Amino acid sequence: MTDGSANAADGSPPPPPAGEAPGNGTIAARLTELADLLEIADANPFRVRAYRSAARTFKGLAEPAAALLAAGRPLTELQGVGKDLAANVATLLESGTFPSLEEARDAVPPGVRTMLRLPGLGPKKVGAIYRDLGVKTLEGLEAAIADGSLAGLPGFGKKTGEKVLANLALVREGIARSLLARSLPIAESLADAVRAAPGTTACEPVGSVRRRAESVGDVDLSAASTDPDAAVEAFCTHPLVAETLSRTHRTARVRLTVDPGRPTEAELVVNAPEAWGAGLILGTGSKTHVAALRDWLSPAGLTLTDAGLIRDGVLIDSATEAAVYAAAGVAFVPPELREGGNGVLRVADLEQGGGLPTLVELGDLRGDLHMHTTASDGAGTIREMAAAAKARGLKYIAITDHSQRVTMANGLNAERLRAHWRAIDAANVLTPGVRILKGIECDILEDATLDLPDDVLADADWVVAVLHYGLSQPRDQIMKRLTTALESPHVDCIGHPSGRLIGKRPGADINWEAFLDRAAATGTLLEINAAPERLDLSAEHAREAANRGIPIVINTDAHAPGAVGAATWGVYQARRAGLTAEQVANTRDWPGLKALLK
DNA sequence: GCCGTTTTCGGCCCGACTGTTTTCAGTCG
Repeated sequence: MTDGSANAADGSPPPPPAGEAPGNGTIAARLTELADLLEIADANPFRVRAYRSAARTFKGLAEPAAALLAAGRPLTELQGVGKDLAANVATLLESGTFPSLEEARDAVPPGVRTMLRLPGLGPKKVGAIYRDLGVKTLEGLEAAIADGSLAGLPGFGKKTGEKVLANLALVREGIARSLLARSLPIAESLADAVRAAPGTTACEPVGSVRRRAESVGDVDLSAASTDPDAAVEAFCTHPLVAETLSRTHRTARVRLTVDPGRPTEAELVVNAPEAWGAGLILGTGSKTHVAALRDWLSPAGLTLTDAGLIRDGVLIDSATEAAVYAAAGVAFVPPELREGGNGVLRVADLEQGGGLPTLVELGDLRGDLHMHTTASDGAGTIREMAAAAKARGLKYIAITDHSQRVTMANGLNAERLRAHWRAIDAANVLTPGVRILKGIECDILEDATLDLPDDVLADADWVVAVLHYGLSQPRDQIMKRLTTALESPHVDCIGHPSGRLIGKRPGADINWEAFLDRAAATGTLLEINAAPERLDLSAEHAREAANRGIPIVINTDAHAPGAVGAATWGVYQARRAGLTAEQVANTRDWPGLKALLK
């Protein structure tokens, strides 16, 4: 579900390529950032709410705000956007920021805002930590817990500190790394600049970006060029580069312009075109994978260096990755399977040679079975969502609005849901070419019951059951809740099973062995939720699920027409799990998928 | 800061849970 109070550093869409006006997602992220900063500074709560409300408006806008302005339509037409906000957004579109945001950023140290990522700490508590204790960093917060000063604040106690300490490591990593969805567009933009340099024959993002890891530290690029200096120069003068940290005739390391949630540093290595394949492999990693590959090359007397594949001091063909893998006598390994350390790829997989799976691709998907409309917290109508799906070539969608428990998202009770389904029936007639299924995202309540009665769920085409609340309950209760859902004859799928948010929230304490066994036994499908901050199931759990024969569904959880079918990040996750199209249920047509249900 | 007026201010999405309290503010979704 969306939430206007979400941290702007998380879940916000990728920033636009340099030189383009910020998109609606970026506008929403900036407004939310300002709301957070104002709330920490104890500003008028209704002013805060105004920014959050406007952020929601921009996030759900069908047309880019810049296009509205270009068409001469004032932004004050929009719900919750008055004179001041319209002026701020116009300035943001022109310059990338606006004065009141900069003032608020100056007034609150960056370390203070990062505290919002910690579960249990909201703007009020963070504001108190900053203003009453003068604590500005996570280190300072840790110290304040240790010396008891945090527990001395009104409204704070022992448990607050314990909860902070329990999540500190996760949040630290979340701050040091940025989501793939935030890093990949930046990496591509840098690569485009290098590709345009004279003498460059190829340039690709490498490292964790190319392996499509769920989060990325620094952005790494590899290039091939007959004029390495020109490639390095193009890289260092890119508009996103704030400062060159180091530079040689064929490498450079740079600091990127500051933006919350974005990677901070990038590195380029330029090789000769005849060593391009070797450079790509070394740059892509992972270390574990490269070590495994070297183990296979060394018996043949081959050494993998960034000057190419060498035997007895002589360069062997290493202009392509395929040539290097062929020299090692193993099958080409897709970058997503080179993660190594995560248990997805083992040396044994490499040794099997041609045994690597043909991974699922975005174009294989025929349906999207998790999305919202204006009936709950989505920004599009049923027909708008269906039209968007059709435009992306999908054959079927399930409308899965929230159930009644999710009050803030305007969740549906039985009566409203049945009315919504009648509207879906009507929309189906008006939208040929894409089948709209009557679905629901049904909450699994804290007491291990479902949020809607069986007779209602029985009439749905598709039920995705989820945990939203009480994620920090003890394992026994979490398992009891999941078991209820798995054993319900009406639940087709468990959505975002863990409830984790990458770098922000660990997710529920699940006994995965038992959960996956039960899902397999009951014939319940499991979701890879494609939202960049969720990617839930993880690659490891998706792999384990598929090994048990559980069909995986890749869903977008779209809250606006523009997001329907945008399953890119979920597909990367599935590929890292080694999944084939066969193992992903929504590569089938609807009758084919339906045959997999209980 | 926005909205909608009884046109110049007063009101502004919701409900449950948690941890802190001993009646409730803050957080979460």
